[in-house]
Amino acid sequence: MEKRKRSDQMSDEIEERIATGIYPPGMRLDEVELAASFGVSRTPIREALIQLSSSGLVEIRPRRGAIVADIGPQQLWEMFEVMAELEAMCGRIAARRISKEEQAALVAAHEACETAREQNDADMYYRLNEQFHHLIYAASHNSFLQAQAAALHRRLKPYRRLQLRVRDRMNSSFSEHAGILDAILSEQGDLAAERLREHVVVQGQRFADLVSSLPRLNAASR
Amino acid sequence: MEKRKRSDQMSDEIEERIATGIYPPGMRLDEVELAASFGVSRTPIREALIQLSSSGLVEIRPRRGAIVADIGPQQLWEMFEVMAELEAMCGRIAARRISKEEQAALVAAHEACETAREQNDADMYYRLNEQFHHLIYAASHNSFLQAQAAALHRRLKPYRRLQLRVRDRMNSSFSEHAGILDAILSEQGDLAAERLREHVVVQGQRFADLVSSLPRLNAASR
DNA sequence: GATCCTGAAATTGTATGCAATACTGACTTC
DNA sequence: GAAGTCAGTATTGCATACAATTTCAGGATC
Repeated sequence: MEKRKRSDQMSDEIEERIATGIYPPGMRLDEVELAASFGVSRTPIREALIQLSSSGLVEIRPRRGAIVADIGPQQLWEMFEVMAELEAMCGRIAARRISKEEQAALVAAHEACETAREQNDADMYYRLNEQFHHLIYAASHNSFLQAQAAALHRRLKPYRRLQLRVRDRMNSSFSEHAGILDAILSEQGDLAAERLREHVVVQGQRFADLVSSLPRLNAASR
Repeated sequence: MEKRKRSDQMSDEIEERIATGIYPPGMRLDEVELAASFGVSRTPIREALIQLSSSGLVEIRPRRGAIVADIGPQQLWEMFEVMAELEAMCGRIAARRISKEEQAALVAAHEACETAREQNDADMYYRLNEQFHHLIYAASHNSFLQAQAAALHRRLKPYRRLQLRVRDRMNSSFSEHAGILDAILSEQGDLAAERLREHVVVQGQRFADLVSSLPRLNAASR
């Protein structure tokens, strides 16, 4: 029945809490406290923290405990720069390799986004936007690239959350999606890449600006 | 004095043994055996395996133990496709941002490669080649990109090892390096990107071919 | 001979105990 | 009053013990 191990469940749960801001960047993650709250021993918690540390969501400072990764605007921008390139790559390849079924799915996802936009439902748009992008990753037919893009996407989630409802972002995002979709469907790989890169860079710029205007939790964590 | 934890040392050591082929792809990694051979308990070994699993070098199948990742030619090619893009990105940005000091270091590394080539020292060339590429990563001045490129480079190490001495590879590699260096120094980012991409893709093609001609250890590991 | 039990042995996953290091805060010294 | 010192406490890192699951050998059945 249940095949996964507890440490993996703990990892997912902690990641979820980081992504949703329950555990905000800079927060200390106490092993005993977490263990108690999840009703398990420290071992699976430790293993989960190690996993999250490898994926970058958590920072483990030897003998000094773990904290939720708190990255500055500089590194955030660097990560978006890479994200933009990965997505551009996905788009360029996807334009060549996408199947009819995947085209249909992508169009459907885009139209679903339109619905969310019309209803001005930011949460829904957020989820559907995610789906749209993941479909492009998958359409690259490079499972490793897909995994890398998805991993970095997840890594950036705690920060995306911050500007879910920036004014008018949905509209501009949606029209950018239209351009991207068009380029992919017409097999213009380089154009799709360029538009995706721009789409992500714009987001990244916004996020980095936002974060730099925010106070950091653990300013003196060295 | 010693600030690192044992599990990190174990991780490094096991990674090294994987990279050098002491633990070949597909090999089973028994926790008690490893613990005994390193003179530690299972705990740090398990933590090390989890880390290596996150970076992809090791595959942990729940309740069924860990094995050295054994990827097929298909995924190997996918990984090189991504590696090519990451390196291209490094090169494109590096051409814009490289400092005078970094230019000098890169030229020096290239010249060192030339020496190794003249002496036909494949091992030395291998190391210096690595250094050359890492200098380009660093010159991108995007520490996250640098880390990602380095991580994937490491991930591919066990396979690079396989064709260290392919006939005449040193010469063609070296002349490709010359073209890359030239493009970077003359600030032609797109050209540098294109040449780096090609440089890596050629390698990837060779590796994938080589691996596909090799017998796999754990062909029936499902 | 192949397939299906079945139970012991082996191996992983989790909990707990102990040792080593880092943190805290009162006290001392200047 | 600020900085340094030195116990005492808290927390992490590692070892060990136990539980849960898988693996595998040896028969039984067809």
